[in-house]
Amino acid sequence: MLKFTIEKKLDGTLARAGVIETLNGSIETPAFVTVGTKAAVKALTAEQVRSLNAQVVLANTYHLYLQPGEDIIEKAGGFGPFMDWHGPTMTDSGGFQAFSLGAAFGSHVSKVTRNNDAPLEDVSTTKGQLATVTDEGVEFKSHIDGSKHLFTPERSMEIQWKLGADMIFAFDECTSPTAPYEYQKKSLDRTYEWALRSLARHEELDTEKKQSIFGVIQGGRHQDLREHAAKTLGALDFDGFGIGGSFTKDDIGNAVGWVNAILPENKPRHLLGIGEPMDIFNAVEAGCDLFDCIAPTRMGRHGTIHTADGRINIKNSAFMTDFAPIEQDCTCYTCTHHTRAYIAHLFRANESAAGTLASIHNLHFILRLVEAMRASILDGSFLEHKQSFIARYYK
RNA sequence: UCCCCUGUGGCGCAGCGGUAGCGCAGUUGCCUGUUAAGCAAUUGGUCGUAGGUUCGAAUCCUACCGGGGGAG
Repeated sequence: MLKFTIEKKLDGTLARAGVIETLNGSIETPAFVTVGTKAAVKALTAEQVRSLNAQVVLANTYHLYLQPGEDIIEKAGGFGPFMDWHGPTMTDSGGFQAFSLGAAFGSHVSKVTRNNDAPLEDVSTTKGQLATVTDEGVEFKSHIDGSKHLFTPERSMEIQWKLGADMIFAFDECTSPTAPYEYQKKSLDRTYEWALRSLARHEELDTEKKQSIFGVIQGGRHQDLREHAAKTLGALDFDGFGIGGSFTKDDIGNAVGWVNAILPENKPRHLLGIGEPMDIFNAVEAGCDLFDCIAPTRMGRHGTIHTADGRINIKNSAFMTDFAPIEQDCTCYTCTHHTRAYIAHLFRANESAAGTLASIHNLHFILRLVEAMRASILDGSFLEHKQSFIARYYK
């Protein structure tokens, strides 16, 4: 059950502001989705996530299936109540793990490539990866104990049904940016078949239509594949769409634009796993409504912190004697209570509060940034806002 | 007083005849649907001091200095 209302469209772009209504509350879009992979936002309590005015939390099917198992989550009433999060929720399908535990495992390949000249050879056949993909599904070796598990589209739907999120994703294959065109094409057909199977199984499970299901658009960085996926999946009875897979850093906006120009306008579009300021601006401009990303929390735990003047590494020696807040005018808990020197000390002393305080600030930064994008769509100043933010952040 | 062990970059250690490495710390960078409080790169020493043996010594010998232990 999901209702999506567009409040305002920005002339000359695909950007729009709207509201998604779920059984657990509404989401004002564009919105950043906070990631709580294992029914926990790393380093934070649910109360802290609430304090940040996060609107929606996303957990992962693969992780919760392995631990503690979907039956326990179901008994808890879903992963939201289990972790004391009572707002809107989403689960990812486990499809990303086909990539992260497959082709990308043990390598330095990430879903966003730096430039167009990146090597295109398939590097997926090396180094003991934990996932292999077939037409049937994805076979995983648990990263926890090495045991074998098969995920099919049907299985993913069954698990996600028990995890109980408001919005779920069809099972897809996230391809590597290093995969050749031919592989991307073949994979895209498979992801389409999996979308049909996901839809069919979900329909059987969710007879009262409590849960919304999003289809996932793949196609790598190839315009023809992206457009083909948008046409074919866009014609199916999904409640919304995820845009997944690999991109070129310079071209996320374009790739997303190809897709969003085709997808039905009245359904929400979620850009999967993207969370850097520039990327979000480009994606919003190109018509995306939702974004989830681990970047704010992971980078925070690793000492990289967002400021309006760009990223800083709080572990740098210069901050040891800097008794100003991370950002003078920031209203987050971290900035209103602590100095750069203190946070730098916590990192050096290996105190877990370091990751907590840094995560709070980074999440606050990104959540407020996307809120500001929404406000600027509503008042028509989006492009100017984007321009001035980027000029300062990336100077 | 005698005997034994020991002295290598900030700390903890390896090397035991052919011109020094490792871990941690330090410094810096990376991180985009979390295998990630992670990963990568990198700055520091001439091997307690002074002699000697040797073509060549951190590595062998002697003395001294510092640390630890034992016997009286």
